[in-house]
Amino acid sequence: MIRKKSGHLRKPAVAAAARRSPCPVACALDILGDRWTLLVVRDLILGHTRFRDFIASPEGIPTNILSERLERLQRSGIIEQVPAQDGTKRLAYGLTGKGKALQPLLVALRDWGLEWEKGTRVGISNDEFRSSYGIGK
Amino acid sequence: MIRKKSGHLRKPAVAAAARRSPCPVACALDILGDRWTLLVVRDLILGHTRFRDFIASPEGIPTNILSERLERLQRSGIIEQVPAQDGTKRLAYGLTGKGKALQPLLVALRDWGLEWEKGTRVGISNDEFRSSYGIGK
DNA sequence: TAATAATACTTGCATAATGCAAGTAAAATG
DNA sequence: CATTTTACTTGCATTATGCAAGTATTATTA
Repeated sequence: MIRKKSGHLRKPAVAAAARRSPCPVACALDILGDRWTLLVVRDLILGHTRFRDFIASPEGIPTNILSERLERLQRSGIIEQVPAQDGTKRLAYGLTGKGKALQPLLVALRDWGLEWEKGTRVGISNDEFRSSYGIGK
Repeated sequence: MIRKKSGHLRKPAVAAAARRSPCPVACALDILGDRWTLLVVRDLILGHTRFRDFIASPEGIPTNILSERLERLQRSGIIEQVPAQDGTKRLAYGLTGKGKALQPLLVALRDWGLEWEKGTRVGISNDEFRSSYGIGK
């Protein structure tokens, strides 16, 4: 809903006309700027695709939050729902081109976190992490 | 406050013991994961230092939010308060080394936004933007 | 020197988002 | 066919957001 004061939005806008700013950083944050969204993208980059996979990550995302974030990421064209690859009728999620383009952002976040947040570590080696991100091919 | 379920935090943790995850991305998002914090860092990178400067950015950040974010960024060691450089008794803000290390993240956000959020643009040329970021020196 | 303006916040409050816990429904499994 | 698993939805208490107005200090102007 657009509020009275220019630029103030309660729901992140998609259309340019409803944007709080012409700045690409601000517009990116309207989609990505919360504690959970980029973690869902991280898990997809790491190869996880199923609702149960996201829940199993160490942060313990609440299921109503996960559901809401998956819905928003789909509406933003960053992920898509696809048939699960295990022969069942279940659905899985995948990154679109727009979503895969978030890799440099995740790498920068991870690198900053490793350097400046003591005690943090990735679950896999840096080489494996980079390999799964398609870096250094 | 640490909640009952493991990993659920209402206030972003600083100490490792209170983290929701060992993942550097998750820990970085505990500090940076909202719509306003990285915009404050953007403005500092662009050379703005004063409270009135942040307010003047196109997004129109509410003053209570700005105040709160500046306080949190200081507590996280990302920015510091310094005397204003205009000979008055007013104070200004500056990035620490930890804060300056966020440049690659801002560049990745901006580049993603420019590519995938149609109609967004930076206020200055890419060369000027990169120059002010110290990239390509 | 006093009045006015600018700056840097704080406060009150309504609304929205978050997140816990429990629940539901469909699909899968044994 | 019964049970389990998976993918959500719902209710509600708490927290965060953000508008508008206000306060206090500092700077500027007349």
